[in-house]
Amino acid sequence: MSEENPLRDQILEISRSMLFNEGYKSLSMRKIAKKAGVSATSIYLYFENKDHLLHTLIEESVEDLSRFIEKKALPVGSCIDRFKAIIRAYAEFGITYPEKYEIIYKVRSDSMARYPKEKFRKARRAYELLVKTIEESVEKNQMDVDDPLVAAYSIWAQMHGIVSVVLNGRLDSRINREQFIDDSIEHVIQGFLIRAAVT
Amino acid sequence: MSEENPLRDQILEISRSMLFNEGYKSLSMRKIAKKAGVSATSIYLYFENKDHLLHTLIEESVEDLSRFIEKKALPVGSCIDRFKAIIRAYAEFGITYPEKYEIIYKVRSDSMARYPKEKFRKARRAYELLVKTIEESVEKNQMDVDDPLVAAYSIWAQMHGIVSVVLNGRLDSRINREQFIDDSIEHVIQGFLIRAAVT
DNA sequence: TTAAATCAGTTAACACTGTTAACCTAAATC
DNA sequence: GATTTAGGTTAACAGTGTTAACTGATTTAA
Repeated sequence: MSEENPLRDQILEISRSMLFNEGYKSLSMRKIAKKAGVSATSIYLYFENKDHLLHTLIEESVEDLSRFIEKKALPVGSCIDRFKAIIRAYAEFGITYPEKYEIIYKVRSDSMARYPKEKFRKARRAYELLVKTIEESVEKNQMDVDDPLVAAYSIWAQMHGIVSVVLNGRLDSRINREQFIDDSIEHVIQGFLIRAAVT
Repeated sequence: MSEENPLRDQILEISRSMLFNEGYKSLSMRKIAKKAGVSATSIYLYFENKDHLLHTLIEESVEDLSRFIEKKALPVGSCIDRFKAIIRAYAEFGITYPEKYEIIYKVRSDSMARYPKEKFRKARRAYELLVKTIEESVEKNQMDVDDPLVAAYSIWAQMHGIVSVVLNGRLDSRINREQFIDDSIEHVIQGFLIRAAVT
């Protein structure tokens, strides 16, 4: 991951912390440079432009998220339990490492529009784990899903919605945070399990 | 809504279209002004600053979304059908009016962090309709929900996740868009309906 | 050993950004 | 007819991303 350069790493770390603490709009190359004790243009020795710097931050966070999910879910034997573990791990990562999670979605880089999928190349591993888990569950008649690919994307989207509402502090003040997360996870899971219709 | 000023309205419209067509980052007061055939500082006669201009755009879009949902769901008699209508209307609005929907979530204004909930004051109507519908369904034993308030928020979050994945073009190329939306809506709904456990 | 090349940074400058202060001018009001 | 107000203007400030040209040290090559 690290290209073996201390200044480059320092720039990334400073950017991460400034993004989280001061927000996206006030992040400037000059401020980063000043904090690193270096001239603004030095950043361009390691990153083509501001966009690429942000993009690097995003990729690192996505990689972290993937690793986190794999660590939590890969060892789980039962496919339904693994399914639940993936979903819970996703939420747990977002809540536990908001400064990393928020970078993935909050940072708006110009290059994003140009190669939007490239961004999630590294999320592929976790995504494919979810697809495979769903396929396995469907085979065992434990899940009610037409297309595992679609289902996996849908779950990912739903979970992102849930986590981001929490992180953005948009939760109704009457609503308890933990209860919201747990309930939501439960409902997302329930939406995919096999069911016997009540008539 | 409109404060009866043609230039003010024109500024809003130009901003909206520039936001959608050229993106958030390239939106500048000077460009807006140039397109309106007026000096940059004239914008400040109608909006305190760039943030307030963006904020106004957001509020208008949120109001539109609320009206859209009410129009589609209010006339529906059966509470379960109304529940489904609200969810479907949300998605339909996002897909049909992406330039309005995206403003709600994509525009990052500095004031957002300061009064994050204020932003959704006007969404309250649609939100409370959802809460009431869920409460009614729970009373009639047609829905499996602990806390309707929490459930409503959860649904809102999940739907946002789904719509934004579609609008951002982050959908896997192998996945059909309409199928994704329909399947996702169905799974979200299923997650809240009453179920008989399969053991 | 010395000359050339590369590395790691610098300064100065350009074209842009949001925003403020001061000014102007035509219309409305007293 | 004088004065206020509405609806703009221009000039300027401080900050932005980025480029080009430069510097000085270190490494490499002859």
